[in-house]
Formats: sequence, C-alpha cells, structure tokens
Amino acid sequence: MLFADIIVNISHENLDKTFQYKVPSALEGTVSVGDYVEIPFGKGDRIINGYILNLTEEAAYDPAKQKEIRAIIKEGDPVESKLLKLADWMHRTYGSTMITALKTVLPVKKKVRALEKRTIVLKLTEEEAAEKLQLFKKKHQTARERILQALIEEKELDYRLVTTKLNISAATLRLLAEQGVLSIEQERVYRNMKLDAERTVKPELNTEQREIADQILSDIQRDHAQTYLIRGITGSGKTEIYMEIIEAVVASGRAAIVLIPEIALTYQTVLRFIKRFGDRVSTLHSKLSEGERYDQFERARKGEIDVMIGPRSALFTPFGNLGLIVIDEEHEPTYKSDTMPKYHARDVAIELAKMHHASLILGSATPSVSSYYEAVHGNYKLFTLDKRAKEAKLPDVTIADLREELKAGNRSIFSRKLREQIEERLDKDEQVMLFLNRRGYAGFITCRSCGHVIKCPHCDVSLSEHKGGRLVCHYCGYERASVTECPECHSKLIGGMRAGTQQIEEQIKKCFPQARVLRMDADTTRSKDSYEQILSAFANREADILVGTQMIVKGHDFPYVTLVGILAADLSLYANDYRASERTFQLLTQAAGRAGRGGIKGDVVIQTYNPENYSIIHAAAQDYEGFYREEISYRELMSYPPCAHMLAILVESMQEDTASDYALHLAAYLKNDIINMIGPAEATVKKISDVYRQVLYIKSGDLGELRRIKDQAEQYTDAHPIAKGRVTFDFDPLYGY
DNA sequence: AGCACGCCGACT
DNA sequence: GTCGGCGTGCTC
Repeated sequence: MLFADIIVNISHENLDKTFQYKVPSALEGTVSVGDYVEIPFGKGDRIINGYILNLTEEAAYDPAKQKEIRAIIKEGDPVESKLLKLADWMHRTYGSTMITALKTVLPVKKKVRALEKRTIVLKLTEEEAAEKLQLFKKKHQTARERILQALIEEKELDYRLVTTKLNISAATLRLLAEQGVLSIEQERVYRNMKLDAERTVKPELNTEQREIADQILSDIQRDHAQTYLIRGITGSGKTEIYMEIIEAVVASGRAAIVLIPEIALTYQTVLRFIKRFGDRVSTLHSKLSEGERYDQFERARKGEIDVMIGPRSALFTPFGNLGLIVIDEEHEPTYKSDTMPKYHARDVAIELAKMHHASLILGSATPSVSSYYEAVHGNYKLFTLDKRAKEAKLPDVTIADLREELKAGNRSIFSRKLREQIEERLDKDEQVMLFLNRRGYAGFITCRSCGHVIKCPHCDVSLSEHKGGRLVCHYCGYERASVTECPECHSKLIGGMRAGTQQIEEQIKKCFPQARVLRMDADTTRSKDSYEQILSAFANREADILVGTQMIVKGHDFPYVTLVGILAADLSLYANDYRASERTFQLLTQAAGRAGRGGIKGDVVIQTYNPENYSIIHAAAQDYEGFYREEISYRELMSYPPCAHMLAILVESMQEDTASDYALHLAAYLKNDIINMIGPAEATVKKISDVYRQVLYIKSGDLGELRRIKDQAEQYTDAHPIAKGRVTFDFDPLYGY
C-alpha cells in the first residue's frame, strides 16, 4: 500500500500541514513527488488540489479514514522535487505557510490559452497609401481612413491596440487585408529581435574582462562553484563577462538563469542575450499571462532552452541541470519579494546554487552594502571593473548647494549652475535628463491657513493630486474629487504642495520655452508599453529634456545625453529606514552614470540641501569604497544589517486597539536578555485599507537566534490568534514599516 | 478556505 | 413551534 503526503492548495494556517491520502493501485506506478493532484476534501468531499510532498509505505494516519487521490493534474519529476526542497527552505526561512512557498516556486498552468500576438503591417508604398487614404476620405469610409492614417505614421501596429483604441472591427481589417492594403501577421512576438539575421559576433573581451571571466571559468571547470561579486561601473561591460561565462556553461551541457530587476527597464540587455544565444534563450516578464509563463517553464523542462532571463521569479525555472545563476544590478530592491514569503532573490539563489552545485555571479555598479560586506569578509569572491569599456570618460560632477541658492535669492527649482548647463545643452542640441529623487508624483493637498492635510479615509496617508484634479490614494486606490475649500476651517487657501514631476515639467516649460519635454513617472507609464514608448521617443531625440523619477535611471543608453540634473538629492535621505543613505548613494551614482556615454564627456549637477552628507559626497566623487567604509561603520555602530540581523514583525488588525494590545503582549512574550528589541510602535503608515499596523523590530548578531524568535512568535500566534488580522515576518527588511 | 453543526432570536 | 443568523471546529 502506498500513501502520499499531500499539502492542500488552500492558503490557511490551519491547513498548512500535510494530509495523507491513499494512492489508488491504478496510479501506483505513475505518481511521483511534486505531482499536482485532485483530492476529495472535507465533509462534502469537495474536490480540491494539492501537491504531493512525499510518498511512503507507512501510514501515518489511520488508513481507514484516508481517502484516495482522484487524479493527477500535472506530473512532477526530479526537478520538481528540488523545487519542493527549495520551497521547504523558503517556508522555514521566511516563516510563510508551506503552500504559499509552494505556489511561488511551482506555478501551475491556469488556463490553456495560447495568446498569440498579432500585428498589423502596412503592405503599400507611401504613395499608394496616400492615394488610398484620399480615396477613403472621399468615400467617407472613416474606419478605413483611421487605420490607414495610423499605419502611414507607424507602419506596424499591435492588433489589440487597433481593435480597441482605434475601434476598428475585425471585418474591416480582413477586408483591407484582402485588398492588399495591410496584412495581419501572427506570432511575431520576437519581431524586434531578428533572431538569425543579426546574431552578433562574439565581442572581444578586454584584458580586465578576460581576466575575470577566466578566473570564474577555471573555478567552474575545477568544480569549485562559489559566489562572485563583480563591481563594475556603468558601461564597464559586465554583461559581456556574463555572456562569456554562460556560453561556456551552456557548452558543457548546463543551463543558466539570469536575473534582471525589471524587463521593461532592461530591454536592451535582454536583446543582447537574444542576439547572442538566439532561440536557446527565453524571457519571463510581467506582461506574460500565467499560461505563457508556464509555457516558458515547460520549454526549460524539456531542455529546449539553456538560458532563462527574467525577474526574481525566473529563479524557479525548472532546469534539470543548472550550472550558473547571474543576478545583474544585484542591489536593486525589486529582488526582494513584497508578498509572503518575503524572500530575497539573492538568498534563494545561494540556496538554489548550493542544491545544484552551481555558481552564482552578482553584478552591480553600486553593490548592496550587504553583498559587499560578504565579499570583504571572503564569503564572495570580489572583482572590480573601474574603467569604462569603450573609452568613454567619466562625467564631471558638481554639487549645487540649494541653501546658497536661497541666500542668493534664487527660489526656483533650478540652481544657477543647472540652469546655465541646461541652456548650453539646448543650444548645442544635446539632451538632458532631470531626475527627481522622490517616490510619488504630485504633491499632497494642504490648507495654508490651518495646515489641514487631505487624507485617505482608509489609510494613514495623504491623498495626492492627479491630472484632472482627482485625489488618489497610492495605497488602496481610493479616489475622490479635489477640494476648493478646507473641510476644517473652510478657508479657500487650499491646494497642492511640493514639487512633483508634473510641476517640474511645468517649470521647465516656463524657464525653457523652446525645449521639448518628456515626462516619465507612474502617471505617464500607466499603460502597458508606455515605458518603451517614452524611452525610445527620447532615444530618437524627439525631446530635449526627460524628467522623471527612479525609473529613468535605468534602461536605455542615451548617447546624446550629456547632462544629468538631480533636482533634490536629499529627499531619499529622510526615509525612516537604515538603508536611506545606501539608496541615496546608489540612486545618485546610477543617475550620474547616465551622462556622457557616446564618446562625448558628460556633466552631472547634484542639487542638495545637504552638500556635506557622505552619501552625496561619495556619489559625486563616484567613490564606492569611500561610501562603503563610512556606511559600514554606521551599520556596525547601530547593529544594523549586514553587521547584525534584523527581524521585523508586523502586527495587523482591523481594530486599532487589538493591533496595539496584541503587539504589546507578543513583545512581552518574546522578550529575553540576548535580543535587542525596538518597539512595538505604530508603523510609519499606521493604517492601510482600514487595517491598523504595529511593528516590532528585533536585532541580533545571530540569525539562528532570530529564526528561533520567529518560530516562538509563530507558536504564540497559533495559540492566541489575532482578531481580524494577521502577523507577518520579514527578515532584514529593505524598507521601514 | 468552505462546509456542517449548533445555539439563540423573530417569523408563518 | 420552525427558519436562519453567523460563532466554532474540522478537514487525511
């Protein structure tokens, strides 16, 4: 008799354990660990799904009470069992339920739906098209006129875009296709990639790059798999090194996973991989449907591809023989999951690499303090690249002290230095990027008489003003009309405060009326391809100035950008968490790295109220080491990660008193002499979507001790469930709560 | 999570 | 007397 330990596909604490089922004799030869199965569950034997975690001959539960597995939905194999082990590790490490860990690791196909991408392509010459257009106009065939007009401008259009936005029916398109005006082309998903034609020649590595690649490759050949950290300034050619090593790994019959922070922002890097490895590489990105994602994983399982590129979830690609993991821009906060389990891709990658005896390469121009710390302590092998590969020079950086500007009577958002430099670029027809170091966009609404701030009724945050005058909450999406008078004191002096990208755009138009401006922020990139559209428009020099938040710092190469202005460098310094300086340094360094890449020397102007702050000074000097030394001594002093470990416990409840009482009791229960406890206290945002939040931080030099604390806290929450709420854990949190 | 069981209030 | 509210407990 064969029994299966099954974890049920329902996310609930009470069900977060295995249930034993009998394997029917008909399935005995076919079942394996990792299978996704159908089982009858509960009183009414309703059919639910679950994963087989283990198969055994021994009954751990009265066999008479056991039910039988009904069917296998999806077969598992040795690859799955590795992923199950990884899920188990994640669930133990991060304190999530096993089922949520499993779900992040083993995505199951939701719907069988091959979403093919269709494109409309113009089949006429320009003259023919113009002629046809006149004809359609004359006959008042407005739909035909619309689509042709669009095609003349664009030549190629997305099918969905045409049918939805241009409101063209399928019938019209079919008719025009018959007339030979256009053609509807299917499955040209990789149309920008021109696979075979443009397979690039392998670039020659320079001596620095060669040396790093050779050292890593020799370790791999001797089967000395380990973790490497490559610190290479922007433009120093880290990607070539990755590709060189991947090529060798693939040649030896093993697969590679390449993690990038976000596909939309690293499109060019992905293209380079595709050009080099052709159809043996696949990508995952957020625009893929569940089914499409699953298909990519299937290709990996079948051995149809050798390289998977994608965000942190690409780690769970079911490669049978994984040889290498690369994490590019390893300092990026997107590598940390913000849902349970709150894993960090770096830690999971280390665990996964261990399981496969694979190597791990971390790369960044500004490594996270944590990774650099590991490298300094000999846990990672460190390599440094500090020359730009193609003879491009490092930019000149100036710090503009905004306090001095104020003293000199300059109350505008541009320092005199920056204004002067922008004018110069506009004269020379070069491009400028202006970077606003601030999350969020439009300012919040305050009353200038009584100081009242318009807040979200469900969250403890101020509403921000969007175009069209709507007030929006960025936490829960609540929306309301704007106000013309203060609800408290009825003063009419109420309005938006502080500069967002929108206001900056207006300022630019006022100061430099001749300049063409593009803006990129969460507002303008709401629709699907808008990232790409804005960036490529700017790359094509359709604008002189690009204003934006964080997101303009990455991605495209802009050879004509010779000036980068950082409008208020210190805004990210005031965040309430211990990584504020690190993030400021990284942002400034990366933003500065955007200036001058096409052989022309670039300039960077950093505007700040804190010109003496070390993260700003070191970023201006492009001095990573100097920054690291100061930052690590601060972390050491304060026992912050990586010098110690930190566990954040978030206590949430719909009832304010419950949240605070529970947090107090939990804290009292956990308190001991070895650990260093901060709080409990209200979270920075004390209410989100009507849920009140209390936070408790615990620091310890010993990660094992923190894990014990977490287990203890879980025991407590099991014994005393919190009313209308939950308790979650986060190890070494990236942001404050 | 979902479903049954169970113990209290207001309806034909 | 019964119908139905949702608090509690259990699921191999």
